[in-house]
Parts: sequence; C-alpha cells; structure tokens
Amino acid sequence: MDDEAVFRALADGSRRLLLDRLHASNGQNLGELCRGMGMSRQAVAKHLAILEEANLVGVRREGREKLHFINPVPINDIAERWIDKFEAPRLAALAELKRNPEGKDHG
Amino acid sequence: MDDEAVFRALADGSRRLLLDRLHASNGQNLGELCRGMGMSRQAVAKHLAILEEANLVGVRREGREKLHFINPVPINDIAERWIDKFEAPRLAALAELKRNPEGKDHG
DNA sequence: TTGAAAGGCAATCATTTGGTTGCATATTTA
DNA sequence: TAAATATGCAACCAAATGATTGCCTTTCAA
Repeated sequence: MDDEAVFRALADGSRRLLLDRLHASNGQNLGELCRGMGMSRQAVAKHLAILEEANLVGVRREGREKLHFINPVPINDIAERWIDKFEAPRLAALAELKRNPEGKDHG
Repeated sequence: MDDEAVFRALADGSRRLLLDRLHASNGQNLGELCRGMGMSRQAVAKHLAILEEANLVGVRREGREKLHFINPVPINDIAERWIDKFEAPRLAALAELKRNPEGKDHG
C-alpha cells in the first residue's frame, strides 16, 4: 500500500544488496547478514529495520536470534501498479514470448 | 545500466508525480510541469534534472522552452533485471492467468 | 528595441540519511 | 552462575537532500 516506504527502502544500494542476499539464502540472522557489508552491525540493523518497515522483509525471533525473510509482495505490487502503468504492453509481449516462444496457440 | 540513479530518482514522491504527469501528457515544458506542484520553479527543475540524469526523462529545447519526455526504458530494465529476479514465477503465472484465464492451452 | 516570458546558475538553509560509538538486555552454554 | 553470543537502544556526526531566494541569460512579441 505504502509506495513511499517501499521506494525509499529500495533507493539504497546496501538495502538492495541485503535483499539480494536474502533472496540467495532466506531466513538469515543479523550476524550473518552483517558479514561482508563493510559497516557496523548497527548500520545493518538500521537498514533491515527500514526494509521491515516497508514490509519488504519479515522477521521471526528464534531464541536470541532474529531471522529475516524476504517478502516479494510489495515489489510485486509496485510492479503491477506502477511499472505496468508505463509499459504494460511491452511487458505482456515479453512475458508471452517467454511463455510461448513459437506462438503456437495464436491464430 | 545505472540502477542506483534510477532507484534514487524514483525514491521521491514529487518525482514520481512528475513522471505520472508526463505519462498523462508527454512533452510538457518546465512551466507546465510546475503548476500544482506546490514548490518553486527551481525545485521542480532540480527534480527534473535528477530524472534526466537517471535517463527517465529526455528533453528537447524548443525555442525558449524546454520540453520533457518520459522514457520508459530504465523502468523496464529494472523490472526485468530486478523484479523478475524475485518473482518471475508468480509474475509469469499472473500474466498467463490474465492471458488465458481458463487454462485452455494446458496439457 | 524594449519588455515580458521561459529558463539557468549559485549560494544558502533546515532536515533527513547513513553511519558511528557506547552501553544495555536477553539467551545460550560451559 | 559466569562468560560468550546475539541483538537493542540512544546519542551523536558528517554528508546528502529538498527546498528557497536572488540574479543572470535567452527568446519571443509588441
């Protein structure tokens, strides 16, 4: 619903990297997500909090660990409500091409 | 190519509104785009400059006017290289549903 | 050739942002 | 229980951001 939060969350490269890493391996805890980020644990925690607030990441407390899970819904929503608005025809054509490269069910 | 610039450009609501307005009516000059934005001409010009730098807007000088045109390519690129990465299966399913609600061409 | 219209440039300013450090809390585990 | 692990909270700071104001240039029309 809140485009603003999602767009702002996606505006930062570190946060997009965090989403990438969660996409590669979902359910990581804060410590794991910190590795290789080149910044303090608190900085990473802040980025994750912003992703959480935008509902791009969900969390589950597991003992002393906080596990992070990617949530693709907001990105999808933006794709549908925002990107399709500008390029629906082209996207549809592309999707169809991928789905059915030979066009067998046309005509 | 430069995701960073595009994401940052899209992060601001005023800039998204400008894109909306260009989508509704392409080729507007600065003065037209200023109307109803509730900020100074220079502020709007800065926003447009950021959109330009992200290649989301192209311009053409026409006499003393500067005409602005929306460019959907970068948004599309992001959709393909970024959003599909997270939700290719669901998007494909959705597209297919829309295209062929009854599933008539399935085995 | 003036004057008005459209836009550009640059300095300035408050707020937000991305990051840090230090300390506190909670949960395992030895 | 004590130490180590995993995270949370809060103050602080430099830099980026969004916006303003004042003045300058270019172009069109009377």
